[in-house]
Amino acid sequence: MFRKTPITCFSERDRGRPGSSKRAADAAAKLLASAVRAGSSCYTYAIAPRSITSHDVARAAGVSQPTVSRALRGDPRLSEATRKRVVETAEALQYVPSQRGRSLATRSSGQVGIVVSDLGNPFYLQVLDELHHALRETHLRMLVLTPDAQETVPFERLVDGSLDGAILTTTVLDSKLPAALSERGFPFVLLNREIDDAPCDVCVVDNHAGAKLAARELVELGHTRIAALFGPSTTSTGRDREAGFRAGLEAAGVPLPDERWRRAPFDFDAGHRAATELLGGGPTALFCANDILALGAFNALHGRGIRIPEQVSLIGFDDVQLAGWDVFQLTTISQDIPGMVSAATELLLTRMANVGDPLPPRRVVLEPTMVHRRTHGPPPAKA
Amino acid sequence: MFRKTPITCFSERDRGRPGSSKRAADAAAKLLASAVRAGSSCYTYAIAPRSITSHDVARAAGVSQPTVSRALRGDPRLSEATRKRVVETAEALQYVPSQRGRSLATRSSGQVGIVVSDLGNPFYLQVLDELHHALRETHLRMLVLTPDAQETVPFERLVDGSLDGAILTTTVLDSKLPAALSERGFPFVLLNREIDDAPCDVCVVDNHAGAKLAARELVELGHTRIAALFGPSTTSTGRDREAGFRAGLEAAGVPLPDERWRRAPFDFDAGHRAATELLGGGPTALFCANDILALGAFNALHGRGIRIPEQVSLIGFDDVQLAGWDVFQLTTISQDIPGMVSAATELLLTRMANVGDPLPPRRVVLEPTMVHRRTHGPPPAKA
DNA sequence: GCATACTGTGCATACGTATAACCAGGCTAC
DNA sequence: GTAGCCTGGTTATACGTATGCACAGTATGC
Repeated sequence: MFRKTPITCFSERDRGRPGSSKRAADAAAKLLASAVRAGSSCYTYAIAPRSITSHDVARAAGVSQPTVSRALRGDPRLSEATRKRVVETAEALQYVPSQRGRSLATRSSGQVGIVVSDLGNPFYLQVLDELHHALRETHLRMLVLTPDAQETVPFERLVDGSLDGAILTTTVLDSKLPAALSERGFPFVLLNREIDDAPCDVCVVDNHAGAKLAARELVELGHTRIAALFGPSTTSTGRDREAGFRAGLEAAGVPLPDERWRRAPFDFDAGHRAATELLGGGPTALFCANDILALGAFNALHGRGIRIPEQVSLIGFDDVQLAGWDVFQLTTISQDIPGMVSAATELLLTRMANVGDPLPPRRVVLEPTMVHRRTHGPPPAKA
Repeated sequence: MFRKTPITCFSERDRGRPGSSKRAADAAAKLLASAVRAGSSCYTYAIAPRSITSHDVARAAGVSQPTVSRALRGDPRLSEATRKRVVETAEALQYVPSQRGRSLATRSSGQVGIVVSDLGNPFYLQVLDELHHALRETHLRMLVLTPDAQETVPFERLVDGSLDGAILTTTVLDSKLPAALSERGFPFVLLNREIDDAPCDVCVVDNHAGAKLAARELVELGHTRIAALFGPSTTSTGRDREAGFRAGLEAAGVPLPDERWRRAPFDFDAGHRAATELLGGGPTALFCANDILALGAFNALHGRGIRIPEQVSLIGFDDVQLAGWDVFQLTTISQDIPGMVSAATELLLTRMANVGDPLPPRRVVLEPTMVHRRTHGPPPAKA
């Protein structure tokens, strides 16, 4: 698809080497300047219009290339006069330092990756948004990485040098990625989901405790016919929330027979479908392992004319923004998303700042809280 | 609040450069940490541990470095035996080619940027998701760029060589960015929003026509007291949808007095607030310039116990996924998001493949369609 | 048997920036 | 006056990959 072109289209550019003709260089620079200005393409076989480099600025300002670099990076050893002259020249030429060259020289790219497999879940959108805010002050850019056709995030894409670090959000329990990254010394943090025996930094909410909160709330309200829609057992969130909810019911002696629970992928349609099925068990309450499942369920119940919470109580997990909308007012277990992201960011930055040093793994576990809204209440009297 | 569980660490790999003192590394790390914290722009990186390079592979396989490069890139001129040996050696060493080195040599990064200022709008989430799918086959990566504290996307971030091209989604009408990018010959496409006299590729929906559809529908249903919540006049979507809607009303002779229209930013809260205000005018129908505004309005009306569409009809614009949920069933003007994104992607890829060539600007305009759901109907009889 | 073509590989170098090392010149200290 | 020290730069080089080109070795043609 892309045209392959010899890259030596400008091999004759002899930028100020000793013995080279200064006049030729000047002519080339002038030619280039006008070409760039006009947006014309006088180099018909160039893959890209040659851009202004620090060498061009150096020549125009009458200094050496390293001086340009130092001036623009604020090296205090330069005289004010030189710095000013260089900066002005750079602006006049509309010079923008090449991130490519800088990356190679500094061995860092100024980019961090965030691995998300499920862009359809508003939870991760909020994570992206928060992360973006957290990174704003650090001059780091955010590269969103999503799995390829094989549903995996290629190891190579993370460690090929285009990233200084990464946040992994949708890791599955049996993923080999964290181990491989650790072994290579690549800075990363697991966010939201974790894996067992992870030799790496982790930032999660206490999913077990959170789900237990939900179970206790429903039991205390007097529900005995409780249904549950759990997430995939291949994820820590799915597994731990299920375990916590079951533990909460068990502690109260409330059963969870097979016809009253399901496991489903964490998405709207799955919640919609599974909720419809679970209604067969005649539950008075439904716990969903995350908000997007709960919203799917909410819509399914709404579509069937079932009133919430009068006929069925509904509790979710995550507290995405949607949960607080008037039409939903979803009772849910709240994760402090901004806090989680900022903790993860701090973990990541620390690890990036200590690349190569054997820092012990850190594990941050946030406490979830229950947000009482309007989708839960006592079971209907007749039940 | 934070429970920290130290787990044993096993990062004993000290393949630092020989003789380089650990103290120096510590100092660098500390410097970085404070620099990152302070947001300083000078010396903000740590030296990463040296990784395996093509030179290492070459030495191990008994060939030259260029041969490694050719072997791994599938150059047909190499003998099969050599190719196989190099590939096996590379795998054994867990070699991953450096994207940094490759970028510099090829003058391309394999990354495209998508500029989004409003990650809170599900519309752009869908755009991101679609774009990711569209890029999946191209081996291009997606870099999400959001405005900085000054609410602008720095020109430098786009043209510093870390991107091969970009898609601009939230461009404002008076933005100087497109002109600057065009002048520099940087490949990019405007998506969703455009600017006047743009000397660049554009992919938009016919906003004027779409809004006119909505106006006509309401008029034909018999509404005469129609309210409208428009978007910012600094955006083409805001301006054109407003003009289209006004034109539609005017054609039918239906007035739009000042107390029945507002302009608001394209977000949920603004829709929520403005809808409440507009109710004062006693409208029987409300048009919102996008779905997120409409959903804000929907929730506001729902919160005040106003029935939709029995008391007030509601029409949005965009047709985000949420609009189709059971609880909303929002009547809206549909943009074909996948089609739009794939058209934009095609425009961008074409331009990237012809960098430096003076291709004429192309403009793709998609036709919007009206999606009849359940938030609109005839005005209440008593009105 | 010699010119020619072809095949496979190495060599040299380019990409653009950052930084270590060095150096000229003016100044101070004694 | 000379050793030492700042000041303000320069030169040389590294970062890792891709590719033009040279070249050795082999096959081909006549």
